Amino acid sequence: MTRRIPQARDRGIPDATVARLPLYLRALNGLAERGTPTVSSEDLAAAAGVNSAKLRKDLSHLGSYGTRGVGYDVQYLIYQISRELGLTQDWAVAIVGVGNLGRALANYGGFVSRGFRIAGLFDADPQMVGDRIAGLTVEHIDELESVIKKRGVSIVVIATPAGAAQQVCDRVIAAGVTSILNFAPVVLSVPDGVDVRKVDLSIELQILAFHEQRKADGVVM
Amino acid sequence: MTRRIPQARDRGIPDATVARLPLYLRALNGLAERGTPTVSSEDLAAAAGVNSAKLRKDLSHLGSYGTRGVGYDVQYLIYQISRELGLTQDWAVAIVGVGNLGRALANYGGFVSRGFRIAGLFDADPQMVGDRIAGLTVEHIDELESVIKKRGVSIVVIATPAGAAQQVCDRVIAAGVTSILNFAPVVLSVPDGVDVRKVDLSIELQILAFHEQRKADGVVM
DNA sequence: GTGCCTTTGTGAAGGCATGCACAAAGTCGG
DNA sequence: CCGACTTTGTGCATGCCTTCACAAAGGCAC
Repeated sequence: MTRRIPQARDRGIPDATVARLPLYLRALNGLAERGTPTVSSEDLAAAAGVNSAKLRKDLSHLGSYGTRGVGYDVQYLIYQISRELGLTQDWAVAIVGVGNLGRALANYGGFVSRGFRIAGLFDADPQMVGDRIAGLTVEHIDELESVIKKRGVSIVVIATPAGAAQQVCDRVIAAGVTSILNFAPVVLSVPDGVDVRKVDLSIELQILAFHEQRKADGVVM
Repeated sequence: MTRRIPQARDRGIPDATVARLPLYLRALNGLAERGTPTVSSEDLAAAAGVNSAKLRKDLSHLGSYGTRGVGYDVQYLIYQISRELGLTQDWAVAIVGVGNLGRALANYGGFVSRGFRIAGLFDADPQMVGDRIAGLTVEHIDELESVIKKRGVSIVVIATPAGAAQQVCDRVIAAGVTSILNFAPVVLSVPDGVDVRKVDLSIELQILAFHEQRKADGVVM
């Protein structure tokens, strides 16, 4: 039943490379829209905002898909990167917590754009349940486990208040989910084998403030 | 303009460390709320989800604020990290683009919580102008430069559609802003001396999809 | 004051990522 | 068919980050 035998190179893709592949993919899609047939590593790197040697090394982890003297075929590279990232299949995503952020995420076009389909919206507040957002009806958190299993949800976005995040996390893991995108400002503790990615708006601002302060200190006086 | 030369004043705090300081700060605030007077590197590291040696090395970049045999004074360490991050002063933040995401950001409590004050909301759509969000009135994008200067805005959050982001970026930089938090799915090009941090929701999902796919492939069937 | 116990701060080693520089490989005009 | 040119793929050196392991430092009991 194995659809694809994992090659040695599959296991070896560095995290830093994986994190950049979506960037390349976006740049490639821009080129494809303009009808560009091929692109050099130099040009693609510029479009993605990285060093061209880094881009070539990143792509070399996927295979040897370039043509020396010419560059990379845009459509073919889009396909290869999409396949590597798993975007050729359909991913069912559930969003837990439909406050301001959850609603914004549900309406965010970038989610649906490639392979990601929002399969459920949940909230603990009975006032929210039944609301229609982005074409879906908000369901009560009690339905979480049954909906995850019924609709084959494999990725869960947590957009709840901090206090509820760990509990939601535990429940979705118990229901079989192993990929979580966490917007709540807490460190989630999860067992091995579960991937958590965190987006923390206030941390980003604090990092900016540090550099801003340093600029001010260095210039003045 | 040399940004990476360690000096006596600039203690050369590594970027990786800076990125974790807000994490420690959050963990410390949790401890402070529970009245904990001191904490060991072991416990604080566990609360922040990092290795304890890493935490000690991170904190050692700020100075020698621990007491051997005891640990760190929670309140004192909160103060020192806050000061280092520049959170003891008030930062005026403007949000450009009040679509779903911009509105959610404006209402997000985490922004205001520490030193960050939303000083302006902007949109290009005349329909939006005049709306009141989170206690502020949405202003037209034409006012951008004058408001930035008048209210001393030093950090700008870009939450516009992709197509408008670079133009907004250029304008705020021309108005003197050197710190930008970008939510638009584009690579912003900026001159030296300007810091851009990027939050990209769809990229995070794609990274999760990659790992999720690999987990599925790896299972022996 | 003394000795034991805890915990910090850091030297050193190992691993990973980055970017340079170039040989190999392929295209294209004639 | 050939030679000049372009661009990839990668060996290598460098530097940053992480982690281990431990000596030094301080508190505490008596």
